[in-house]
Formats: sequence, C-alpha cells, structure tokens
Amino acid sequence: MATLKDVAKLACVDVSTVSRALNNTSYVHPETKERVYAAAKELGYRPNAIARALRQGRSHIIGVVVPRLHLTIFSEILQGIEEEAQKRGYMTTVCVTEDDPKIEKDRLNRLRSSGVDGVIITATGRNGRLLHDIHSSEIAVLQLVRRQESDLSSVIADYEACGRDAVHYLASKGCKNIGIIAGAQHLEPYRDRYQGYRDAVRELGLEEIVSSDDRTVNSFHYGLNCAHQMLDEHPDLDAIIAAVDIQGLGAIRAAAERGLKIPEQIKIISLTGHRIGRMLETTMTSMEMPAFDMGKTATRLIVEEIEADFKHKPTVQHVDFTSTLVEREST
Amino acid sequence: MATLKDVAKLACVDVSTVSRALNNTSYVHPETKERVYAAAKELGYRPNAIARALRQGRSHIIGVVVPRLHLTIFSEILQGIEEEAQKRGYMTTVCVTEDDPKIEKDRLNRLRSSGVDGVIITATGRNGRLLHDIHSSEIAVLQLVRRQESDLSSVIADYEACGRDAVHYLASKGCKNIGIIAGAQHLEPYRDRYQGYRDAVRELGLEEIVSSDDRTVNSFHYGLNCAHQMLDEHPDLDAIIAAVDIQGLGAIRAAAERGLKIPEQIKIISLTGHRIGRMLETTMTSMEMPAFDMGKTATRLIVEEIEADFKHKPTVQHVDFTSTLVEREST
DNA sequence: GATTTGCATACAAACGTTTGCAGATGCGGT
DNA sequence: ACCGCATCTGCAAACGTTTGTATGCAAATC
Repeated sequence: MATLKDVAKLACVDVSTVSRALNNTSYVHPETKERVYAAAKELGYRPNAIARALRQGRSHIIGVVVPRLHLTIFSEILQGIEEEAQKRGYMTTVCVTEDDPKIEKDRLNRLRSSGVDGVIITATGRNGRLLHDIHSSEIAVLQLVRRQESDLSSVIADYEACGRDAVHYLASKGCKNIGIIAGAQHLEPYRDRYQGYRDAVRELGLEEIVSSDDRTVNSFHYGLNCAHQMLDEHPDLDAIIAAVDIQGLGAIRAAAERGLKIPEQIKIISLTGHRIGRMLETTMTSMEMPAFDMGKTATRLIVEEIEADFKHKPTVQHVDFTSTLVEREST
Repeated sequence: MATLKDVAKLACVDVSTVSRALNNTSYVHPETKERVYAAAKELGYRPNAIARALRQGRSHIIGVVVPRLHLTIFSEILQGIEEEAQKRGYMTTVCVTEDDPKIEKDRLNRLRSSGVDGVIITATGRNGRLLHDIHSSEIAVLQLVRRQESDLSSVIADYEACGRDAVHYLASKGCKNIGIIAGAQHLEPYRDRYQGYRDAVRELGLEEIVSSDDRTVNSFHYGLNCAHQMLDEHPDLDAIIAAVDIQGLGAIRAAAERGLKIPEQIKIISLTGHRIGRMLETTMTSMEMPAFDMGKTATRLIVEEIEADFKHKPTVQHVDFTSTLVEREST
C-alpha cells in the first residue's frame, strides 16, 4: 500500500505538501498540485483512514446498536441509516444485543474502545448511566425507537397516538369488543401503545381486553396463542390489535383456524406495519411507521451533533414521527 | 479519555510495561502488574483500538457488503456474521449496494481505505478484477451466496441441487406441469436454480414452463404477475416454483385471486425459504437455506484467512451448504 | 569468581496521517 | 530601499499504541 511518504518522494515534495494538496487545505502551487495528483494516481494512493482517525481524533464511524436484525423494522431503519451515513461520509458498525443488557453493555464498551464518533441505539434501558457515561466521553448518542433518557437526543414514533388511532378507527368501523396483544410491557414503545389503547377504550366506554407479557415475545406463535386465548375468554371479540405485525399474522392465522371470516366477523390490525402485511392472502391493515426515514433522520441528527462539537453547540433534539394507518383487507 | 501514558504515570512505570502488563505479553512482576491493573481501573482506562490498529496493521474489522438488508436471507446471514465476529473479537461494518456495480465499487474502495482486515461480499460480479485487487492488497476476501471467482474463498448454498430437488419433490406428488419463476438470470444463484430445474424437468420428460427476467426483481408483485401470466398461458399448470419466497407469496396470492385451491389444484414452493413462509394462512413449502450458519461459517473462514497471514498459509476454501425441503400447506 | 540464565523494566522507533510554525520567495506600495 | 502581505513549502511534533533492543539485577551454573 502506497503512503503519503511514497507519493511525496515521487513528486519530490514534503509529505505535508502532499497532504495539503490532496485535501485542498492550504495554498499549493498549481504545478506542484498537478505533480502530486499524478504521483498519487500512479501509485494508486489511498489515504489510510486509521492513521487519519488517530491524528484527528475522529473516526467517521457511527456505531449502531439494535436488538435484532431480522425484524423488518430494524433492517429497514438500518438501511436508512446506512444510506444516509454513506452520503455524509461515515461508515457504520452494527451490533446486535438481543435486548440483553449484558450484551448491550459489552457492545457499547467495545464501540467506545473502537473510537466511534457516535452511537445510535435502541437500548434496553437497563444499564443505568452507561449511555450518559458514553456521551460524556465525547461520543454522540442518539436513542432510536425507544426514548429512555430525555437529556439525550432521540428519534421515535409516537406510539401512544398509534394505539389511540387504531382503537378509534376500529370503533368507527363498528367494533365493540377490541382486544389487544400488548407485547413486552417493560419496554417503552409497547407500554406507550398499550397506554394509547387504554385511553381510547376508556374514552369510548368499551371493555379493556388485554393480553400482555413481561418478556419480549415478538413471535408468530405468541400472537397465535394470545389470539386463541382472548377468543376463548371473549367469544364476542370483534377486533384484535397486535403490537407488531408478526403477532398480527398469528392472530390472522388463529381466526382462520377457527373459521372466523376476516374482516366480517373479526378485524385485525397491526401497530407496526411493514411489507409482510401486504403479502398475504388476506392483506393486513396496519399502522405504518416510516422506518427508513427514521433511520435517515437519526443519522442526520447524530452527524450534526458530532460535527457541532467543534462549535461547542450543545444539541439535544427529539423528533417524533407519526405512523399512518393503511387500510387493507383485514378490516 | 485515559491513555497508556496516564496509567504509566500513576503506576510509576513505563508505558511499555503497562502495555505488556495489560496484554500479558511478556514477563511483568506480579506486584507491578497489580499496580498497573489498579491504576488502569482507577482511571477507567480503555485501549484505543485505532492506535492499536495503526501500529499493528490490523483493525479487527470485517467489511460486509450485501445487496440489501431487508431481504430476510441477508438479515439472517448478517446476524450470523455479527454473532460469530463478536465472538472472535472482530467488529463488522456493513455496506449496501442495491446490486449496483458503481455503488459496489465505491463501497469496496471505502472499505479498503478504512483498513478492514477482510471483506465478506455478495458481489454483483460486474467489477472486473476489483475483488482480486483487494485481495492482493493484503485484505482477505470471501464471496457469500454468489460464487464468481474460484480463486477466492466462498460460502454458498448449492442452488442447482435446490432447483432439482424441488422438481423431483413436486413430481413425486403427481405434478405434471411445473412452472418456475426463475428470477434475475444475470445472477449466478438464480441461473443455477434454473439450471437445476431444467435438468430435472428434462430428465422427467416434462414441459419447461418458465418466467424469467434479466433484472433483479424480488418483489411480491413480480411474483404475482409472473404467476398470473403463466396461468394465462398454461391453464393446466399444477405447480409453481418461485426462486425466492416473496415471489412465492405473490404466486399464492395469484392462486387465491383465481379461486384455485392450494394445494389440491396447484402447489407452490419457494426455493429460498425463511420465516415468512411459516406465517401465512396457507403456510408455504420451501427449500430452507441455513442462512444463519452460512453467516457464521463465512466469518469463521475469513477470520482464519486473516489470522493465517502470519503463518503464510494460503487458504482458499469453498463451502457449499445444502438446503432442506420443509413441507407445509402449500403442497 | 567468572559466566550464563531468567526475569523485570525502560528507551525509543515505528505505524500514516494532520497541522502549527517558520522560512522563503515574489510583488506592490510607501 | 524597505516593509507588509500573499503564496508556497518544509520541518517537526503530535495522536496512542506495540515491540525490538538494551539494560539491570539476582540466582544458578561451572
């Protein structure tokens, strides 16, 4: 690999001149510049990002910490992050936590060691002040999807509104017995969605029918079981709200197994829609979260924070996205 | 951030001693070691991976280049890669190409600059000798899912066998008119699957019914349209093989729209199964590729190659995984 | 008592950049 | 003739590690 030194030697100038020429960072005689460019090209010179990072104290790497990759919401967010990061000259390094606080802690420490400029994280919220520690050691931090600390930037969807809207929509369709598969209540997004559901149901004077859990249970079978259980206890159930799409698919399956007509006898709606919902025999109505845009926005914000460091602008920002209801065959 | 120097000062020794103490890389007096540990702990010392990388010429970062993230096959592979990489002390940085050779070229060059030790890539195959260039500049290269260059390591699934097995399975179920949605024929995995289909169909003396395209068209609607088109031209079609699952979902949808009973009147099978197949009203039979394991294996191989550099072991390895047929309701 | 060995530590160079500083040149204005 | 200024370039110091070499000392060997 050719280095600045090699280029310098070939162009008969000092390394510093080469550096300035290639980075356009100071006066360099046009003729010299030409010579430098030619030499760099001839040797196939590529700047060594590691050396640059060491010298500048900035790596142009953003760490991304998510619970899983195979949930489409995260892969979509990630794709947004990746695209925006590349556009702004950053690379990303991804860590998966499985929502385990220990793994989260370990990965955050590795990221810290590896010198990332910032961290975008969907945190478990069970690692105390760790995020603050990281933030105070010159690393930008942005919470994504879940907002746990109000003094750190965040990009989330408004989950309460999401739950509320779903209930009102179903009620407007004539539903009287609306059940919810509420999901893992120790996590903020699920808690908020449930809260929104509750507010709306009470406001409308309806019965609260809920199936929840304290573990993270975003599986098809969990949705299937919850739906069956709710239908056993409330045979007059005419709508099911699922926190996430795969649970909704489970509910659709449960209805099919019981021979219930969708949407005539029972309506099903998911609060976190993604493309799966569009691909079924019975396509599923869902609240669609702008995951891709959330990823892009998150990246934009964190890059701004990273680059604002130099101007001493303290920049904590919160952005709430709203989900939009997309009506399909399941309602 | 505390550095070796700070720790050295506090422990009253030289930086080199601190380095050796913390890395267990040479004799260090137990007492001194204790002092060093204590000092490091007190200062919350974390090694600076960037400095280390510069000095050692190894970054412990693996670049991963994939066409997309939201295809579950890739997110699953990625999760395998991430897990195995972390286990072996490596971080990963992900790039998305959208199967565009220009983007691919750009990302590979960025990765090269950023000093990754290796690259795991699902390549477009349209960038000439670029992969070889990279490989010859001391960077390990491993081809994943698509095998284009036989002198570079690779991990793939045996796609020909996949296509063959599907046909034989359907024939054993009594199907006589088996159509295939063959997918993007400029890409090796699709070509191979089609080849397998062809061999089997000829061997069995059946008619070849095919719908293919030269673009990459892994969409639900593409599957839907192809299925409709094939059914228009061959009303007696009794089985459809889809190259990827989302196309298979489109086919299921098409059958449903035409009132065809699955699996009595028509059977549908996907050659790249993943969890979506399990979640439908009509669950889909598919060839399941061990994506997660492929990711892990790919990582293991590339790490071995990286670390073998020191022992001058030239290590080009090819691993073929076999997909297994999982029977579900669509056949 | 001289020589070897093993342990323990320090010194200093290197990895490839960026960047503050200073020196050199040429030019226009006093 | 002198000064100031803009342009151009080189020197050398960092950034935080790792690591080859040298040095010191004690115990063991002959």
